[in-house]
Amino acid sequence: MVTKKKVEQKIEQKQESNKLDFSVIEKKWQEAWEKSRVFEVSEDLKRKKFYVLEMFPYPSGAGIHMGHAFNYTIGDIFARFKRMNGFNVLYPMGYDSLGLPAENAAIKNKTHPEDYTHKSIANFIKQQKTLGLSYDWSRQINTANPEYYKWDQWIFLKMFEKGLVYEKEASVNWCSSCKTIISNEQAQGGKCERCGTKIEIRQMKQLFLRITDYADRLLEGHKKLNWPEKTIAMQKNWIGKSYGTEIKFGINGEYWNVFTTRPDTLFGVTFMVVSAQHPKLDKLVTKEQRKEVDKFLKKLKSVSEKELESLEKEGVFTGSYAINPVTGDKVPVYAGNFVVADYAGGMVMAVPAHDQRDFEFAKKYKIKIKQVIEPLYESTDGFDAFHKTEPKIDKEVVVAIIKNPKNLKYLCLKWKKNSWKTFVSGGIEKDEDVLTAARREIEEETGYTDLKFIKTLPGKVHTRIYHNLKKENREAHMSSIYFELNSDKRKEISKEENELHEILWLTDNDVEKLGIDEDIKLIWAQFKQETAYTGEGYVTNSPGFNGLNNEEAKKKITDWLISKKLGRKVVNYKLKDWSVARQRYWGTPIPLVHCDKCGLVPVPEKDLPVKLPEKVKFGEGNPLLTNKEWLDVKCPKCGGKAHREANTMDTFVNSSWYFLRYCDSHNTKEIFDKKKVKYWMPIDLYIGGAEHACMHLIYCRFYTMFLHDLGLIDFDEPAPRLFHQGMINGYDGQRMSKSKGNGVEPLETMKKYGVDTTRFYLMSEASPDKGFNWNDSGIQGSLRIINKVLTILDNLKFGRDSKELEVKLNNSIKSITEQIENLDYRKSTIELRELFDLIAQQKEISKESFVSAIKLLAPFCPHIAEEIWQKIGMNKSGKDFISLASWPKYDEKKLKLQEDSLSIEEKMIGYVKSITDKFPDKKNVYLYVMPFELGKIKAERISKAIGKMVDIWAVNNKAKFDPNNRASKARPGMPGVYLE
RNA sequence: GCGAGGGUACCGAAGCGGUCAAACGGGAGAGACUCAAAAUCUCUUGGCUUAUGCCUUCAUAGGUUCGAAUCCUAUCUCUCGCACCA
Repeated sequence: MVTKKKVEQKIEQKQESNKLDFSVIEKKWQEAWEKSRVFEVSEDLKRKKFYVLEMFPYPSGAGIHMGHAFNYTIGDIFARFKRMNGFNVLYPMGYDSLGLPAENAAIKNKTHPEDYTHKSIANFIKQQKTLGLSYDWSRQINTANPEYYKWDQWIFLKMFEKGLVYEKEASVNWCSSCKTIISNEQAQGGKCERCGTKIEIRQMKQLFLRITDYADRLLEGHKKLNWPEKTIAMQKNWIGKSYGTEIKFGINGEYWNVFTTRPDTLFGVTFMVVSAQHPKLDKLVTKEQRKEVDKFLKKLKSVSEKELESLEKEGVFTGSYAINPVTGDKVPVYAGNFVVADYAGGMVMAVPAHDQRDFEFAKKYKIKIKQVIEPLYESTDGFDAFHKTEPKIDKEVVVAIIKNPKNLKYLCLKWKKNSWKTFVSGGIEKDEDVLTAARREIEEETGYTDLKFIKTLPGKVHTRIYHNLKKENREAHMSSIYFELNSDKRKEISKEENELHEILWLTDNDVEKLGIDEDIKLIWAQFKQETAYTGEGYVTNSPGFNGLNNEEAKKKITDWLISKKLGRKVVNYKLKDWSVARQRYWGTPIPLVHCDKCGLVPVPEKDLPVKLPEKVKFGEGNPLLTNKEWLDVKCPKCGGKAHREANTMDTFVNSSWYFLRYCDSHNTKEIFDKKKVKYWMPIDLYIGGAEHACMHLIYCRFYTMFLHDLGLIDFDEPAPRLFHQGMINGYDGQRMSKSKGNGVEPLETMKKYGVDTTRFYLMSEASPDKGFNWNDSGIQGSLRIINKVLTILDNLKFGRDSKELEVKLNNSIKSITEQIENLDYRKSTIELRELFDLIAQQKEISKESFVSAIKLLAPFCPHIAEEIWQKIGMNKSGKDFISLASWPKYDEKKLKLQEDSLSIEEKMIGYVKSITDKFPDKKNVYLYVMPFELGKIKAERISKAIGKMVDIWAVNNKAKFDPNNRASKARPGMPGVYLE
C-alpha cells in the first residue's frame, strides 16, 4: 500500500529535482503576455477569424475547481493552436453572475449580493490568470453590470413588441426553499435543480416567453449542427414533437379536447382518464363519487411526498361519462395519477386493447377491453425488407426459431407452399447455442448435411409480438436464420421448392395447422391476455373503417372527425413556453410597469436600464417588494399611478446571448455593432458541459433565432460546433467534494507541479470528452516528461537530424495537427512524449527541427515553450512570442523511412531463402501470397534463386494445395510457406 | 420502457480486417549511476522458451474470411441520459 504520506514525500523529493522553478517562469510569461497584449484582438477583414468559447462560469465564492481547469485548458489549447495557424482568434471570458445562488450565498454570509459577486469574480480572474489562459481580457463581461443587463431588458422589450411575452394564469413549479417559480427545465424529476427540494404545483399569474413559436425551427436547425448526437437527441426529446388528432368528447354537455396519436383506435375507447391535478376536475365529479375522489386525491398527496416516481397506475371513477364521438357509447371518466395535467389538455382517451398503460388500468378496475386492431401476421418489415435489399440470396432454407421464456425452442421450416413443419420442441441442449441447435435439427430432420450458415436477421415482426411481455419474460425472442444448402443438395430440391419464403409469425390458425405443442399455445395465449397489442395491423370492430390498415385508418378517421367538426389535426410539443419571472432580487429587472388603467406597459427604451435598487431587505419573499421608492412609478403611457414589475428575469436569459456581446462588449449605444458581430460570429467552437443540453443550449438558440428575425444578425444558429468535456472525478471515481475528501485543488496542484505539468496531465489522462479519475501518481508521469524536455534543453547540440528523427517529427506534426483539430488531445500528448523521448536520444538535432518540436508543445505547455523559445534565441526582442509563431508544416515525403529499393519479389526471395536454408532436404516450396501480389511474382525467378521447385498460390484460391493451412500465415509482403 | 456509449494485459487507456502478444502512461521487477535514497537512464512485464518459432489471449458463444481485438449474429454485462407525453 502506498500511503498518502509516502506519495507526498515522493513529490517533495521530486520537486527538489525540478530543473526550473516553474512559478517563476509562469509568472514571467503571463506578465509578458499581458504587457504586450498578445491575446487582444480586433476585427481584421483581411484575416480569417476563429471564435473559441467556453461556457462562461457562474462565479461562486469557492473559486475554480478542477472541472473548470479542465474545461478552460481544452479551449485554450484550441485557441492557441488556431492562433499559431494564422487565425484571428477571439477567445474571451466573462461571468454569469446574476442568479439565485449568489443571492442565497450573500444572505448566508450577511453581505450584499453585489459585494459577494464582485469578490467572487475578482478571485476567479486571479485564478484563471494563473492557469495561463490566453483570453482577451479586455472584452470581459459581467452580467450583473447594468451595462450588460440593460440589453437583456432591451431584448425583452423587443420580444414584448413582437408578442413573444405574455402573462397568463398557470400552474407553475414552485420551490418552497428558494421561494420562487422555476422553469420546467430546472424542475426535471419534480425536484428543484438548485436545492433539490420537491416542487409544488401552484396556480399563479406568470410571464412567459413564447419559445414554442420556435419549436419547429429549433428542431429544423439541428440539421445544421455539428453537435454530439446525444445532445441533439436530448433536445429532440425535450421538444417532443408529436403529430396527432385532437378529438372532442362530450362530457356532461360540454366538449373536452383530447389529444391522441392513435385516432385509429378510437372505436376501442372504453374509458377516459383525466389528470388528478386537472384544474377542471371538480366539474366532473358527481355527488355520489365525491367522497371516493377526495379520498383518492388525499392519498395521492401523501404518497407523492414520499415517492413520486414508480407509482402504480391508479385512479378513481368521477361519476361522469363521456360520449365517444364515433360510436356514441357512454364511457366512464376516471381521474388518474398517471396523466400529466398540462400536456395536451390533461385528459386521455384510453384504449386498453392497444395501449399497455391503459390495459393495466383496465385490468385493475375491471373495465371492458375492446380490440379494434388485428395484428399483422404477414411479414411487413424484417423479412421483406431483407429481401428487398438483398435479393441475391434466393436459395436458402429459411428457418424461424422461436425461443420462449422457458428456453424451449421451436423451429419451423416452410419450403413448399403451405407446408410447415415443426422440428424441435425440446430445450436447447446444454452448451449449445441457438444456431448450432438449429443446424443440428435441420440436418436430423431433413437428412441434408453441409448447411452453410448465411445470416441471422432479427425480425421486427417477431420481436414485436414479444416486446410487450413483462420484463421477466424478456428473454423471449424470435429470429429468422438462414441456411444455404450445399450445391448438391440444392439440386435435389425442385425449383418450386426453392422459392422459400414467408415465415414470420404464427397466427392462431397456423398454430392449429401446425399442430404445435401445448407449450407454444400457452405462450401465445399468455401473450394475448397479458399485453396490449400496440403494433400495426388491420382495423376491426370499427364500422365504416374495418379492414383498413391502421395507418390509413388514422387518416380516414381523422378526416371523418374533421368533416363532422369533432376533431382536428394537431401537432403537440412537450416543450412549453418559458416561464421567465423569478421572485428574487439578484436578476435582471423586468422592464414592465403595471398600471391600473393601461395594464401591462413596457418601460420606454430610453429609460433603460431599469437598475436594481441597492436598498432592499432580504428575508421572506421577494426583496424587491421591500423598496417602495423603486416600486412606485408613473405609468409611461398615461402618467397615472403604477408600479414596477417586481419579478426579475430567469438567469438563463443572461446567458442566452452573451456570446454576441463579447464581439463588442463595451458598446454603450447599442447592443452590439452589427458589423463586428458579422465578423466574429458564429462561435466556431463552443465548449461546455453536457448538463446544459436542454436548458442553456436551447435558450441560446432561441435567442439567436429571435435576433436573426429582428434583422440584427445574419445567422440563426449561434454555435455550429459544440463539444462537451468529460467529468473529472476523485481517485475513487466519485465526484470530487470536500466532504468526501477526494477533492483536488487546481491551484495547489499547479503550485506543486507547475501549471504546464497540470495542463499536460489533464490532457493526457483521457480524451477530453470522457473525463477521468484523478490519480496523484499519474501527474508525476507528466512531470517526468516536462523535466525531460528541460533536460534536452540543457544538453542541446544543434547539428544534423537523423533520418529516424526526421520521420518521427514529420509524423508528429501531421498527427498532432489532426488530433488538435479533432480535440483528441490525449493522443497528442502521447505523440509529444514519443517525439521528445526520441529527441532525448539524439546526439544532435537541427535547430529547425527543435523549433518545430517546441512549437508542437506550445499549445499544451505554453510557459515552458516560451521559456525555451527565448533560451534558444527565438525571442530576442522580447516580443516574438512562440504564442504568435507559425505552426510547423510537415513534408509529405518525409513521413516514411525511405524504403530500400528491393522489389516485392526480391524481398520474398530473401525471406523464403532464409527458411529453405534450414531445411535443405525439402525439395518443393509452396508459397501463398495475396491475390494482388500474384502478378508481381514469378515462380521461375524464385525457383532459380533458391534452387528448388516453387509453386505459388493466391491465398484465397480454393483449389490450392495447402495441407498444413500455411496460407493463413501469409501477410502482405510476406508469403505463407509450405515445404515438402 | 426509450435513447446513447462501453467491456482490451496488474490498473488507466489506444487500436477498429493482414505489419497485433497489441501503442502510450501508471504500477511492479531487474540493472547503471550513488556511501545510501530520490531523481535520471537502460531493460523486463501472457506462456513455452530464446526462435525471422510455437501456443493461449482483446466479455462469452457462434459465423463470414486465405486471415478477426477489429466485420456479422446472438448472449451476458457495465455506465450514462430521458421518461406515467396519451
